[in-house]
Amino acid sequence: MNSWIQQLRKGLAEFFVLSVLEKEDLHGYAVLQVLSKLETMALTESAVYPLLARLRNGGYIACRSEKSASGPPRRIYTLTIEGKLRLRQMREYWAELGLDLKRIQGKQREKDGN
Amino acid sequence: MNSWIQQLRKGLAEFFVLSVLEKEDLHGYAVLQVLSKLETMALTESAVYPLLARLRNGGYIACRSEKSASGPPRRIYTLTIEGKLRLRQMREYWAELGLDLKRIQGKQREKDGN
DNA sequence: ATGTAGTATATCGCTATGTGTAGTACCAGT
DNA sequence: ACTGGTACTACACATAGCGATATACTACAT
Repeated sequence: MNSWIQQLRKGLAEFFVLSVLEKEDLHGYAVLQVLSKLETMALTESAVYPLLARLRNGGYIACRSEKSASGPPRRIYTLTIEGKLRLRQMREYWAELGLDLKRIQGKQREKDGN
Repeated sequence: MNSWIQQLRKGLAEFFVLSVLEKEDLHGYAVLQVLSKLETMALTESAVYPLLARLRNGGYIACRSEKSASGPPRRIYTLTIEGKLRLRQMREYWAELGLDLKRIQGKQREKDGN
């Protein structure tokens, strides 16, 4: 089960991070804390930071540096136009996925032949 | 986007295959055909067959051989008790995932800064 | 000044898994 | 014999989460 969840997070992590950043501009450590409060998507640093770097390289988020009073400087990330588009596409895919899942679950083993 | 979908399938594939097998006992090739009709989860042979082997090694599905009139003998797979349990756990996790997703999307950026 | 703790980011090796490609084998129709 | 559909297997490759580790800045206690 644990391994399944780990595999499921591949890809889902991106969806969640973009969703979090849509709501609010945040730095990596803050994203980490938001996600760690969720039962289902408690990612670790070694997932979040590389993911943010990938999203940035892909042009889906932009970042600015900001000094912190409580530690080293932060990198605040914001969704770009492309990031918003991507997030919209992800939501569409997600909705389709739910439909397809219901589609194959829908015709449950009935008492008819087939 | 395509790469994202590929990553998303890691883990999701298992969920879909178990769901298909819950509905009906099927052989690998038939599972492949069912999934290939879905927009979102059109897996290839090189994903489905190893996945079935893994699920079988894990004790989540059992298989029996059956002669086919249209080709080589088939391996018909059935969900075991453990498989059904796992599927139930997956559904719970899936539901939780949906809630968590709504949770972080819920407090959307209000109509302030925009 | 040294140590500890929390904040903040980055990197390495490991592992699991979907994909592309190719191969094997069985059957039917031409 | 050839072609095409059925049914399954195997291998190299790329992706990405995870544990462990490293670095560095700040604050506070010893």
